[in-house]
Amino acid sequence: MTSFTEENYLKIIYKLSAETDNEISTNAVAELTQTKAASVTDMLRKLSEKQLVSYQKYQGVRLTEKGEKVALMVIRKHRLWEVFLVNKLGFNWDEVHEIAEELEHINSDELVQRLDEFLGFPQCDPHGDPIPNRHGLMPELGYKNLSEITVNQQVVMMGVAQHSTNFLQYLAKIGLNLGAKIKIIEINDFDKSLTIKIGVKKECFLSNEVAKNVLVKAIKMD
Amino acid sequence: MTSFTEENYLKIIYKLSAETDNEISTNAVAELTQTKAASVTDMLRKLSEKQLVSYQKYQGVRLTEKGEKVALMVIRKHRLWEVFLVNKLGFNWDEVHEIAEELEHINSDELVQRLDEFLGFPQCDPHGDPIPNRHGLMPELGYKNLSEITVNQQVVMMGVAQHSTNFLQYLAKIGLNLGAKIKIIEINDFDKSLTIKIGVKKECFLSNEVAKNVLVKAIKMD
DNA sequence: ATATATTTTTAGATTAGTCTAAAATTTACT
DNA sequence: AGTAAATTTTAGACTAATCTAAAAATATAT
Ligand SMILES: [Mn+2]
Ligand SMILES: [Mn+2]
Ligand SMILES: [Mn+2]
Ligand SMILES: [Mn+2]
Repeated sequence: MTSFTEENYLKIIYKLSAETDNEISTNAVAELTQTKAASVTDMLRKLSEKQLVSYQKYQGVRLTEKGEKVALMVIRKHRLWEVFLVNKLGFNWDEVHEIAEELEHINSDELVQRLDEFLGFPQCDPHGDPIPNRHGLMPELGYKNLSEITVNQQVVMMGVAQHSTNFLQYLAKIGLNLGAKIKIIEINDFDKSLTIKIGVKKECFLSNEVAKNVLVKAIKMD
Repeated sequence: MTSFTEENYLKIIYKLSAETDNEISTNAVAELTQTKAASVTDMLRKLSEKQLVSYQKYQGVRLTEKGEKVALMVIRKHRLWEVFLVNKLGFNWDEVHEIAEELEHINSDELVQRLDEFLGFPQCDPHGDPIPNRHGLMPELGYKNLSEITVNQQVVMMGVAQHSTNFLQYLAKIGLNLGAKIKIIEINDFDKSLTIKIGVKKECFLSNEVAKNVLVKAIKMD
């Protein structure tokens, strides 16, 4: 069995692994777990003994297949609970992360399976993140960052690549909600900032920093 | 803040207190927490420092008002989650206790409030146990034990006073489900065992031990 | 009332997870 | 290559929750 704490470490190593092909450093893990490097070293040795990570001292860490499976199941639970909180209990999408952070450690395969069914087998969570299926397979949603879209293309907002309350509330303020239709009016060459049109009414200015964190889907022109 | 473990101790002391007006013994707590008396002593000193119980060594323990409030909120969460698992996810009533045992420690007033609303503010859980309201008030449901009912009285099964899987499956086997109409045909003077009629069809024999753990409501004759 | 049995507490140890400070290793920079 | 800086690991300590074994207190039974 994996403890609450071990699961959080595995999840964080998984997230860091998505951004690179290299081994993950002790310090990177320490930053996300909000602990000190010394604590991380202890835990990595422990996870290594349990065959959940491959780790040699001073050489960084990598998930084993077994460890990745555990991480994916925790992420699956996290995202399913987020869907529950937003779709069934009416929470706002910027209020659910902390609660899901606790719920993700509840231990019952039967529960997860039934919850998934109750929610209608959703493909992604309220932030647009894909939900691994019961086998740990992450669905390919094919979303792009708004920063990769070219001028005049029409897209629909599908999610975010960052979950901070700050960011989510900023999006709410400028009226950029899930499902919003977006058209790129102009791209500023110098700083890659954008002028976009949201729906039919609003024009709006976006920094590249924001655009990189907005996930969109191209509208099919058929 | 109260930890997972502290909450379990408080809940157990609450349950034991319901059966007596006296102080609760260290051993009684140890039995239900599945720990040793020495561990209980340590925890009681700690809970006492936090003003959650009143405790003097060798004299047993009692919840303070503050401790009772915490216990009631844990019980509230436990029972609400049980309702969710049965009514929304389709679990059987004998499958939900262990899962609720974990869910009851999730920490968010907002979550509990919204869950309560989502479930339609239920008065009792799938076992017929009353659900404390947000102020910690336990609704008076006025259910009686089947063992207290007199011959020829008509009653409806509303719950159970015991949650063991064994017991619940036995009830299922003899067809004694929530909402079943029961009529007492005969009471055996010697061992207080009962012959009852369930619904219109079945006659059935019940030991006093079973009858004591079946909760019923008298049918209004109007 | 005294001796015996039971219950409860203390003393000392263990495990998981964390910390600080110091030592070891790796990386980066002349 | 040689030194300085940064990273990582070890050593030793702490807290929460638990245990066993021994001591202390309470309850029970002659
Ligand atoms: Mn977590
Ligand atoms: Mn999410
Ligand atoms: Mn519990
Ligand atoms: Mn119950």
